[in-house]
Amino acid sequence: MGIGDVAVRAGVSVPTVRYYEERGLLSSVRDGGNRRRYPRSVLRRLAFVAAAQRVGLSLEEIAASLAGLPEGRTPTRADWTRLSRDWRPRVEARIAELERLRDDLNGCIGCGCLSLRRCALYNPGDGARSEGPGARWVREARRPVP
Amino acid sequence: MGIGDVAVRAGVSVPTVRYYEERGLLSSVRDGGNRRRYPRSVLRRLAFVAAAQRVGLSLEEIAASLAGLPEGRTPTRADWTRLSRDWRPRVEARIAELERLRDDLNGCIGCGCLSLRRCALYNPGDGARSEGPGARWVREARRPVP
DNA sequence: GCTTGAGCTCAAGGTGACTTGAGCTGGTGA
DNA sequence: TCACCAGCTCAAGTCACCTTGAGCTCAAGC
Repeated sequence: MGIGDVAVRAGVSVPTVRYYEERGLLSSVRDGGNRRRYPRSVLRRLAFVAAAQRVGLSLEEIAASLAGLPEGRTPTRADWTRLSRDWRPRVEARIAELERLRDDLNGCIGCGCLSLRRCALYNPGDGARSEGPGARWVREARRPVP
Repeated sequence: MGIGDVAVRAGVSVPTVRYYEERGLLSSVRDGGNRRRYPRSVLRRLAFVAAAQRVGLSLEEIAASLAGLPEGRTPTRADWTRLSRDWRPRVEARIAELERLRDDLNGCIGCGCLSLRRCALYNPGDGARSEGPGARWVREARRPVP
């Protein structure tokens, strides 16, 4: 497929596809006129990238994850199955984290957050506050992942 | 409290506290030596900011959310209760989204993603792919409010 | 009274994830 | 043949979210 087709079908811009390739998330071969040609499997890679971003992974981590896929040949069912399986714990972890947050909020509704020391929101159980500055939830997704 | 205390206790850097104030997430009064002084309730605001970031909100949205809190007085139980309540649907939505993704991944493990057309990961049900380029999961978290 | 260190302001720098623009090329239909 | 459009490269710009640095002030401890 040409880069234009890929972009349209994956719902991203053409420069984004090039950018992803530059970042090592995708690879292509060139045709006679030096244009990029992608295998159809690039669409699944892009779907995976989009999904991974939704969970909060950085492109670098996504690239690392995708590096598990075969270089030369088109990924097989087994390749994707493995990737999906490796990946599920991260999603589960994110869900668990958010459920904790939701429960904390429920707790806040009950307690009105009058007690600084006891409030779950104020004193989250995950120790995020001690991990230094920054967009913590993203960072966390990235470490153990984001 | 002084800015240094606030930073340490909230687990962010001093410049970050100033930055947040500049962005309207926090407010302070100055003492004789022009130094910022914060009420204790700033800690809860910062906890809220951290939590909101974990759900994917931008600082601007968080500021908007926090704008619901009283200007002059220390927020009461009722103020925080209202905020928590307004906020829960967003967390729930994020959870639902991730659960959908998790189920899609489970589907992929089963199907091995052999069918491009039927694969849930490849053809997510939420229409995110048509929303244009970008960090979609974040954008989504920001749009409808989730 | 002098140093030390927390704070202040303002400007610039950095990162991640892209987008935009300029200038060039190559294949295709009229 | 010619126009045109898709692509190409490389450089720069953008946006959010901070961090770093320079140069200055103030107040508290020795």
